[in-house]
Amino acid sequence: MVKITLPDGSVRKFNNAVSGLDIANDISPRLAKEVLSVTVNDEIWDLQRLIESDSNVKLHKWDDEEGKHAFWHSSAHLMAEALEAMYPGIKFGIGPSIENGFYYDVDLPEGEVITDADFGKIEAKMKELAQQKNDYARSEVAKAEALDFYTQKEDEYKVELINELEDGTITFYKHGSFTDLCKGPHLPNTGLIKAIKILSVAGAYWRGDETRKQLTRLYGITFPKQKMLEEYLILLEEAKKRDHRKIGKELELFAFSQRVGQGLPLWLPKGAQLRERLENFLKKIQKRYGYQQVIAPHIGLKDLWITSGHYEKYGKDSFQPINTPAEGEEFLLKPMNCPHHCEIYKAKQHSYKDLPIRYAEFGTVYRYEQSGELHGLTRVRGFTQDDAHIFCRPDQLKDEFKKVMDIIFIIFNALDFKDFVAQVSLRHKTDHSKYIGTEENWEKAETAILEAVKEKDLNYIVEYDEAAFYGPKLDFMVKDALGRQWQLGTIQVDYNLPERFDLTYVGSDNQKHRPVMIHRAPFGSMERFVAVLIEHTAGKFPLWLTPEQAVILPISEKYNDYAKKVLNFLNNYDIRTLIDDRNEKIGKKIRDNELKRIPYLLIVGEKEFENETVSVRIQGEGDKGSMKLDEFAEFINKEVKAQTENYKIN
RNA sequence: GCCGAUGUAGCUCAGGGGUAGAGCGCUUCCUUGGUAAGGAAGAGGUCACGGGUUCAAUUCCCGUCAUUGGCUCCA
Repeated sequence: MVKITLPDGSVRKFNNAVSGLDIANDISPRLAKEVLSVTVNDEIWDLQRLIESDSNVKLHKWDDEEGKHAFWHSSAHLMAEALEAMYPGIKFGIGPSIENGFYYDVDLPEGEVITDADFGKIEAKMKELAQQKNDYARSEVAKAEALDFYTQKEDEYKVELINELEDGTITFYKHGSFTDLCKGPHLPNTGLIKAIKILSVAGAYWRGDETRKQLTRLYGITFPKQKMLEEYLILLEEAKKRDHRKIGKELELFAFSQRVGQGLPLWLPKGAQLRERLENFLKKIQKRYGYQQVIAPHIGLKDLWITSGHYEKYGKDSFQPINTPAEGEEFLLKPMNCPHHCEIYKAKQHSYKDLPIRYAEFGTVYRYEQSGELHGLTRVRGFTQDDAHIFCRPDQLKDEFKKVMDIIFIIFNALDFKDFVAQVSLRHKTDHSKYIGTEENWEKAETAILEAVKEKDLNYIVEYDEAAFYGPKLDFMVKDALGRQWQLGTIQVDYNLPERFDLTYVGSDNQKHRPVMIHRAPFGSMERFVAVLIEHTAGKFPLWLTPEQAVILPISEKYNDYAKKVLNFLNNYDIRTLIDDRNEKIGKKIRDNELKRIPYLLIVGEKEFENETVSVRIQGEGDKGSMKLDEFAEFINKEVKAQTENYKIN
């Protein structure tokens, strides 16, 4: 007798051992058709594996992560089978399921290359094999046996993996002619895989280690229905339309030039306006929060970064020193603003009563990112951080940290960024060799961050080995159109730079004390933030950010006075206007290219002039009708200012 | 940096061993009072750059640069 307890608490009793599939069949035949994998006592199993003792069981369909996982993982095996048939002698690394689909890392036989031209053939082979409806058969094997199998196949990758496994825990899965080392779970048979698409091919280092052999990684995705694949591909196409590189070009926000150099963005007039509006928004908030603007040069003596410790860590991978006519004099383009701000702090003596001191600067920095890493505006070599450094007493740290979090929330709220991940980045759990500073200070810094996020009731994840080399941090990550995650806002606690720069303040005991430093950038960088903002809004920015929101169209000279009145009115609302003044010909239609993209349009014409109204139209939403100016004011307040109203800065 | 792909007019792209094409945009003129207007004419390209093969290269081959999908990295 086997007692199966389902998630809703209901219990089903069976006389003999049952499989997940049996249970599904027992519930309903339709469920049995849709079920893909099963969780048995917190372990995910194959559907056909027999459950011998009383268990808690949850069945997974396509809609569950666990169901998709089994589906895609099985698809990876199917792809491997196809590849083995097409490229005899191929060796296999690992082939997991991922968020959208799966991949397999393979070592192709000498001289073989897979390019996108081969995808069709691979898909066809996979389909052919899928249609054979081969069962995925699980078998437990002894370690020696497993090693023997792969030694014979001369697959050193699997041998390496098996060597790290414990005897008695090793399982093989076989379907058709293909056998793979795998802990499962898998689908009952390959026939469930109906729609197949190979997405891309890439190089990937074995075990993510740059010093080891680069394997060929083949990405693919599969579905139980052809229609689902079609929908997914349409979704991908839609996402590409929101790509900031495409929209940035179309809206004339930014550009790159080969002559200027890789990864060095040029902000076009409209992009500069957008950025300026974001900067002003933050400046207002910072002013309210007691920040002071400072300005520092773009270069500094090499010694500055030797002092900070950055030179030792990044020197050889940075833009190389700038020489001067003076013998031995070397400057570096600044890769960060902190050392300059430390020197600003040192420019005068500070009392404990003065702290915290908050220096803010939109500081442009230059980092020689690897060429293969550059990506639109999200990863560049010259970018502007909305940087600030807070120098405070140890007892002020947590409070200051929380205030910075508030600023980030104001921004995210104002821009409707709801879908972010807050990540606390700490040191590696055991290996602290790459971090500078004392154990005690790290301890204090990490504790302060963890306490702050708890007190703020923030939903966060903790990642180890992700801290900056000088301190732990709290990062805010947001996804782009294609689901890639980017770090935007960051808050970092630092006990090290104050030591290295010998920063002090005079305490109430008339002794010198060491301040604590917080590095923070709510946007992260203007470049990356604008990129993500574009993808979130698909280029339809909130009106208060839009470079040109309104157009007044005076139809002829004699109507201009009313147009002027409207213009003055708009100025009060800080709405930028673009005026179509080509009114020399009556009835000339607007054919300015600009108009296509202006999200917000006001029209003042004969009818409006006589009625003292404006016609309002919102791109994509259509006519809002004619309204009086006071109605319009109400409209603006509702539609335009709503987003910022709660965060009004005085 | 590594593995793959791509580079043709301002933009989106087609073409292809015999020195180039479309749509949109741009310029001029005509027509048109209303949200991506219609007509006519015109300008605009060392086919990314350098080398090789060839009678002949924008096309084939190699290299460089840039872009791009990943990997690694990310102060």
